[in-house]
Amino acid sequence: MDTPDRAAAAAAASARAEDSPLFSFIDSLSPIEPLKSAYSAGSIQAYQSLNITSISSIFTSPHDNAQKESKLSKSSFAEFSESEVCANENKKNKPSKSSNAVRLFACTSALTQATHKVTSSVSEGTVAPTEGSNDLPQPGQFDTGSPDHNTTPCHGVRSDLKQGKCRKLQAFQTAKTNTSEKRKCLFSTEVQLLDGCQPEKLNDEILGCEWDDLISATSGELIAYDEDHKGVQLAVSNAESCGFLLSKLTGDGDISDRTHPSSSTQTYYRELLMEEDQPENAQLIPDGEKIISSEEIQDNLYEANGSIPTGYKVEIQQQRGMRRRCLVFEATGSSNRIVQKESVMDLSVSTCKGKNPVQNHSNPGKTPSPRVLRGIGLHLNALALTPKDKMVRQDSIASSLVPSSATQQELHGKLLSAGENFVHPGSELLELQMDDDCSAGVFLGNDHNSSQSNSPQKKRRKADNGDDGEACKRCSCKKSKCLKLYCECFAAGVYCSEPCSCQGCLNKPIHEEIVLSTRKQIEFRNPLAFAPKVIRMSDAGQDTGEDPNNTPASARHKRGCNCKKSSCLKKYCECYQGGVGCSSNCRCEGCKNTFGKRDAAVSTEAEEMKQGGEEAENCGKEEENDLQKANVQSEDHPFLELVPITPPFDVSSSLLKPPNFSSAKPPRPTKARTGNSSRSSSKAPQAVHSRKFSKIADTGLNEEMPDILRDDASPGNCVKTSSPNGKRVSPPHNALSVSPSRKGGRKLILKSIPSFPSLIGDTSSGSATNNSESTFNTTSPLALGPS
DNA sequence: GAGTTTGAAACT
DNA sequence: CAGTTTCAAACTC
Repeated sequence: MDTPDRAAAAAAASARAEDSPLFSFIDSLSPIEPLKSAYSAGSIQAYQSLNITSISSIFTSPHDNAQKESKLSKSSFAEFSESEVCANENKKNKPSKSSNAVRLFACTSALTQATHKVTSSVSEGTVAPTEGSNDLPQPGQFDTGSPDHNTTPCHGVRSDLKQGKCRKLQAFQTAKTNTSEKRKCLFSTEVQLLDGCQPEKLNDEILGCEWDDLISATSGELIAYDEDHKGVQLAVSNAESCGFLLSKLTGDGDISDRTHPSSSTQTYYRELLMEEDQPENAQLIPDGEKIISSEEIQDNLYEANGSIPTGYKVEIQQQRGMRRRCLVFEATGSSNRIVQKESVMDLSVSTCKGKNPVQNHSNPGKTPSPRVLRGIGLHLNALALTPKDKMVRQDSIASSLVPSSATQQELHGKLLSAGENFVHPGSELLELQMDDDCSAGVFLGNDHNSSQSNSPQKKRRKADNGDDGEACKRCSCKKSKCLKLYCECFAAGVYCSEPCSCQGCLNKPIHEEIVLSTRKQIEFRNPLAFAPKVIRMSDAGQDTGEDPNNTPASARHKRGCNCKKSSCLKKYCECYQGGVGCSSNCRCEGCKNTFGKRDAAVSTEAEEMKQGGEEAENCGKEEENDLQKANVQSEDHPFLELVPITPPFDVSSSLLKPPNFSSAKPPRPTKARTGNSSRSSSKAPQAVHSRKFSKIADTGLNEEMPDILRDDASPGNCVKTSSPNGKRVSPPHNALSVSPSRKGGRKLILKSIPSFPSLIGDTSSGSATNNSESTFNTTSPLALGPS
């Protein structure tokens, strides 16, 4: 009897309790919302399950999560966004913990703030993210999760797109619900910021521009950055979840997104905006709100919306703009901001295009660069290897990363957790990412990778050849998980990236801790494990062996090779590979090393060893390696003198100068054998440069160079070299990289790079507690170095 | 592209 | 520390 009454009462009570207000609100909303909420909830769950990172991040910030879930489940994102956005604008600062949605909005707020600030410095962008938007970092992590850096970019894009979709959905729902107020709130922020002038335009333009930027950024810097930071995971997961939902709702395909994200996408979008946008705009907005059209175009690309009413589209676009802004902001604050300004001014898509190029330049074809950057993160060596462009990017990135240590730590924690999660095979996302990462992003990579070569071997060979590859070789590890010296990437202190064909790769930003810990172990076992095997000054002819004169051979193999059958005439021989002559350290049999036979080397080495030892002591352990190398070089000197070094001076000098490398050790000690063994040893790297220069000088090109070199060689160098980063590595690389001939040097240099030192230093100084930091630092230093 | 060779790295 | 195994690059076909 009572039961029915109770049941009814309970039902009523529950209904009331749940949300008299909320419930009514929901009712007011179109039926779709329930779906939406359902999706959101479902998506969240699924997404959590799927995306480890996101989960981790969520967990990291329980508050946020709780908020998110509650908010999401309860109300549409619109509400949430409203409150958040408004609050953000007012407060501007929000805890990094904010939920995904919060983050997204926070991003928008940050963007708006950025617009106010006008300054486009990347640092700001980075800072903002730390406060309110961790979005950037997260995606990166995710991406990192994906073995292939390439994939990461894709992920980033996806996330963005997805987020955009999500927002669209939200907007769409909101529109249906007629929650104009909410919209206003969301947009109001933008409008206020922008001047309230045709927010749509702004959004559109911004979006368009940002989109381009995003794309570029995603392909390049952003993604890398994100990965490095590791914060983004949540955002990504959210984005994906949203995207998933959206895809279901709209039935659109992510494919478009994926396809376009590639470098070409920017242009593609631009074109689309130019052409397609207008017509759509005309429909949507009679006035020349072409900007909107651009968004639509994007929408079309992403979603192929036809389902969404124009009105809705407009709103959606705005929201997208929000996201995009975030992304853009993150990616490149300056460009974005500029774009915004322009857009505010009056901008047409064209303007956006014009500006985008800047970012585009960085990104465009260089999906690989991001990878490099990531790799760099780990080691200075990577930086050294990386081209100048990369260097710069890194710097910017680094700066961005630097901003909030706290956030980094958090990120770290997230990463760690994420990494663990990642390992878990549970989520599809993970698998995909993993695949991408390890296997060269077959999946995502298609777009990004397509441009680049796909076959790892080819890549590797290319790298070997020296063209691009110098910077990084690509491994194809199968069993080592890229956590052993077998892995060239790992040995070089670089994260595995697209070109790698490795399997089960753990040498990724996501697994940064693992990588670092493994490294430490290896270093503990063998302090010189990551030290440059060979100090290479000039690679010139090594492989080619074309010009004996060019043989760089300045450096010698530290450990020495143990060749028996190769007679030190093949790449099997590290000495030969490094383009250096065999030294007394070598235990090779039948040495025929064209760069210098062991017998000859032995005597000199002994001397140099002594000298080197002294210098090493002076300069530091790290330098020891260099010293040895220097010693080796001394032996080589004859060659050097004989052979003019081709590498252009300017280039080398410029390379050397780069901030990161400033102190970098010059890989090759120029020291003349005669001379100052001690000096040479300390400065080996510089010596190398000096050598080349000296050679050049000898040739008559520069007289000054020698002096400079000498100066470099001077103790001052030692001090510099002592610098944790072991810049020495980078400089040489630069020089080397510049010179086409030098192939072998690359790897060697990388290895030699003291990046490890930094790590070691970190570890030593930072102990376990700082592991995350240390890792970060290590990474950051590379990037940070410039800062 | 698959298989072999080679020597370093890792392991015992 | 030496010997053995494992591994991935280098090389060959």
